[in-house]
Amino acid sequence: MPDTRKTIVDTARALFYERGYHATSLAQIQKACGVNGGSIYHFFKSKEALLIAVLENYLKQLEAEVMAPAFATTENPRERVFAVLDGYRRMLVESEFAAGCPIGNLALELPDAGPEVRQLIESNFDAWCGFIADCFEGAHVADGETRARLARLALTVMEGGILQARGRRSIGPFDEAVDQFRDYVDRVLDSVDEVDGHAVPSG
Amino acid sequence: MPDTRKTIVDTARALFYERGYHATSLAQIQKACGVNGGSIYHFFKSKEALLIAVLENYLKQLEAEVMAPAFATTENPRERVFAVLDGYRRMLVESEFAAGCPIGNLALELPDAGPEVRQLIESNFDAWCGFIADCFEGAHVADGETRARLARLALTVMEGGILQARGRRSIGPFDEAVDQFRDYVDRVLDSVDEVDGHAVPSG
DNA sequence: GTCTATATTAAGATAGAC
DNA sequence: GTCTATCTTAATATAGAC
Repeated sequence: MPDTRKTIVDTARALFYERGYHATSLAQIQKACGVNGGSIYHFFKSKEALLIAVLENYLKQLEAEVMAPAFATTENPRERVFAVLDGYRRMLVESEFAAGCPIGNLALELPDAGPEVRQLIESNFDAWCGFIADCFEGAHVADGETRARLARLALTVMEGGILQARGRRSIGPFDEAVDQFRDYVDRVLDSVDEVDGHAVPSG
Repeated sequence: MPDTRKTIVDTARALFYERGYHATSLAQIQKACGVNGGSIYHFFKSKEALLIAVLENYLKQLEAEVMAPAFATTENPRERVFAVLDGYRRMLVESEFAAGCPIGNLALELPDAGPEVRQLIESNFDAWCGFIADCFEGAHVADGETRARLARLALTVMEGGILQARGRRSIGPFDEAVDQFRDYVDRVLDSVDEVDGHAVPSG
């Protein structure tokens, strides 16, 4: 039994990812699916409804598709963070800088999206940061706020690195950004007070 | 003498900035300009040609519009970097997160743009980083590579912070990212070997 | 549930009068 | 150099046969 709905969501996901939301037409999605008619409207009432399904799919698949493969490469919690970042690096390189972070792309491309879309973008960011923060917990960062801040910085650096890499069509800026993040993590965690586990910096 | 060409470029610049390139039609630009006909084609042979003019305008105006106002707020070279970042913060807040970094938006939205567009995006990034690197020179960072790396990190953090702020419709992530960058700059510059001016970290 | 056909709207782009 | 009018294409979306 071919699950057409799933095929449509997967195809739309891939095309939105590589070309952007506005630049992808429903006709292109249909063609890539093999379905020839206005069949998308049997499952989704609008292009935005399809986008919402795609964002729900990202959220649901985040652990299995992004985190689990990265975590499988190392047991070291701190290194798991960098393994996740390396996954995005690989996608950048393999796609020749077409594919960066799907959620980041949409966050910038759809500044006036509806509330459902915005909420799902935020939920995807939150979930991503949650997994990364858990890695820092495994790395014995006792303070929850410090873990959360480092996780959000990981996202900041990743998105900024991807943006520059895509703008320059070079992986250099991404690698440099990750190196700088690693340097910062080392400095912060080295300055953690071992007694109560609180980081020294205030900011 | 009304300079229609300039009006068109300025208007297109503003609309591309707030709505994105694909989401802005030439009809909208014409309407916002007050010019009613297909007059844009008298000056530009295509929408992409207009985009190129906009990117050239950004490059030309970078110093006057972005750097000079920020630099006017303080003589302290290190603080000038943060004054520049604060300028983007203001635009984010005043536009209610519609307007982030115009170049960053285009870098993500136009992954398969023509060579002229890509080159101009890169030139804008380079020019921006050049001004910021010069600030670090004024802050007595003797090593040119360290200055360049910090400048690119400033861009990374700014773009990543803007992206999250827009995704979440909150200035919090941007402020946090700037705080973390300040913390990193403090740590790096404090660890600089005062004798030869080389930073300690390898990365 | 999938197809063909089409409605509707809007996009980028052009022609030609003035 | 600016206008009206229009061409062409392609977008989202719908209707209705099968």
